[in-house]
Amino acid sequence: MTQTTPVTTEETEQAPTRTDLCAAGPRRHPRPDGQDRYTISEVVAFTGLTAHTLRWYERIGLMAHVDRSHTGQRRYTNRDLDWLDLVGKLRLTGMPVADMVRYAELVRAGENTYGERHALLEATRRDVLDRIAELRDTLAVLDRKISFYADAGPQQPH
Amino acid sequence: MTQTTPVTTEETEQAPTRTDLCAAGPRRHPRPDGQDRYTISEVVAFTGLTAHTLRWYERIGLMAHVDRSHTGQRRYTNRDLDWLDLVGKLRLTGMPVADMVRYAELVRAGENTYGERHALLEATRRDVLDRIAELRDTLAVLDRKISFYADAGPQQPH
DNA sequence: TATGGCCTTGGAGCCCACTCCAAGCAAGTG
DNA sequence: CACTTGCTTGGAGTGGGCTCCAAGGCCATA
Repeated sequence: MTQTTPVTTEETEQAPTRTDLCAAGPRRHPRPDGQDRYTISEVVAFTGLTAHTLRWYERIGLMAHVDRSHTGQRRYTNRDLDWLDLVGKLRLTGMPVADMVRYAELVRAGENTYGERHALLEATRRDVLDRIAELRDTLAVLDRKISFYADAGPQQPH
Repeated sequence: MTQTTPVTTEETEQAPTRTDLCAAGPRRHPRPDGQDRYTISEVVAFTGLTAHTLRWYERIGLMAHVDRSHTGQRRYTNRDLDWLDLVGKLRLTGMPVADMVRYAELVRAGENTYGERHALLEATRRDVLDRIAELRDTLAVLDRKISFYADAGPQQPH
């Protein structure tokens, strides 16, 4: 427990109070900007990912290099948390990790990749719509079978 | 192509015209009951699965043993096609193959497993509902980001 | 001073769902 | 007859996404 709140005891250089308008949603950060230097175990607690996975994400380039403390330990920021949030959502869509890495590279590459990023998100959006339609279809089949089992079990072949 | 239509030239014993009321849906079979002895490559064409996968499904017990011709080749029935249809749907839900095998075993075990099958389908139904909700959530995030990229690209941090 | 907790790294290992391979058989065609 | 096509089998290989391991550093409390 010695390192769970090392935040204000270290080099905390009060970042330029960047208003992060990416979210625009109801999600709030555990700590305000400026105090956002989370240890890996804190991020584990917030995201539900394992420390292994977090380190692996960084290794494969799915996250930009995470800042380190003077002893070399990772210190995640609110921005990193936002990114992990997005990654979690994309993962739910079934997007392969390689594609997410591609998107991460585009983000790191800077402004001239807006078009490509937009296209990638549009494509993903279409995939999500398709998957929702598939699942609805499946739901219909499931409902049909369930009511067969409830009403007339013995006639059901499968 | 020599073996693509071996159906009526073989032992076709005109099955007892079982009305398959599992489907109750709009899906029609390629051939009527009684002429339903499809080769593996026909099933590949109908289902989009590979022959490898079809044989693998049988090996692991995800399909009951498929009937064979006198030379040992597989001959699938309309009922097998129905089952593969269901498996395809369940696969879309993300259900692990092991769970599908479990369901297949219950089906083979007979009438006294109705309760368990019903429960399994209900649980799957809940999973599907959850996944749809997750995807809707993701869709909202995606839409937000997409409109950011369209309207105010340069302010988008990710 | 030593014990324990949390962290670091590169690389190996694991599980799942296929996917492919080698060797071989049966049937039809030139 | 040789050759091709379509199928058979058990077992090995592949790719994705983690998951774990060994060896070691830092630091606080007993």
